[in-house]
Amino acid sequence: MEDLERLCHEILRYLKGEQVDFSWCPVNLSDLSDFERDVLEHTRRIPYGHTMTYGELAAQMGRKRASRAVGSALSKNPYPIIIPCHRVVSSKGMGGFCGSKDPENLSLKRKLLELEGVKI
DNA sequence: ATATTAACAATCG
DNA sequence: CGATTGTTAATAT
Repeated sequence: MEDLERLCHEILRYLKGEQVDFSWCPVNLSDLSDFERDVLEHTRRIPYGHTMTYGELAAQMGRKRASRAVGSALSKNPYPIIIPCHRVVSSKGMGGFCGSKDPENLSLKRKLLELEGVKI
C-alpha cells in the first residue's frame, strides 16, 4: 500500500516528461503463460526512450520467428506504462497498444513515445 | 484427455 | 500481396 502511493507520484513525474523508471514496481504475472511472462519480463528491460521491434524482442528471447506471438503476449499486458509495452513497435508501422490497434490506442502509444523523446 | 483450428499488436520476399 | 511463423483459446473428437 506504500508502493501504491509511490507509484502514483512516479506516474505524475512520468507524465511531466521526467525520465522515470518503473522496474522497482511489484507486479503479478501469475495468470499468464510462461511465454507471456517471458515477453513481459523482457519488455520491462527496455530502457526509457528506447524502442524495440516485435521481431527483435522475439529474437532476444531465442524465438527468432515468434514476433507474432510476442504481439499477442503483449496484448495481455496487465500493467501498461508500468510494463512499457508501448516501447515495442512494428518493423513497418506502429503495431498496437492496450489490446488492439484501434486508432485511439495508437495515438496514445504515439503520445507516450513522443513523451519519451522517440522519433516517429 | 488429446487433437484440430482460428485468430493474432508480425515479418519476409 | 501471399506465405509463413509461435502461441493461445476455442472447439471438436
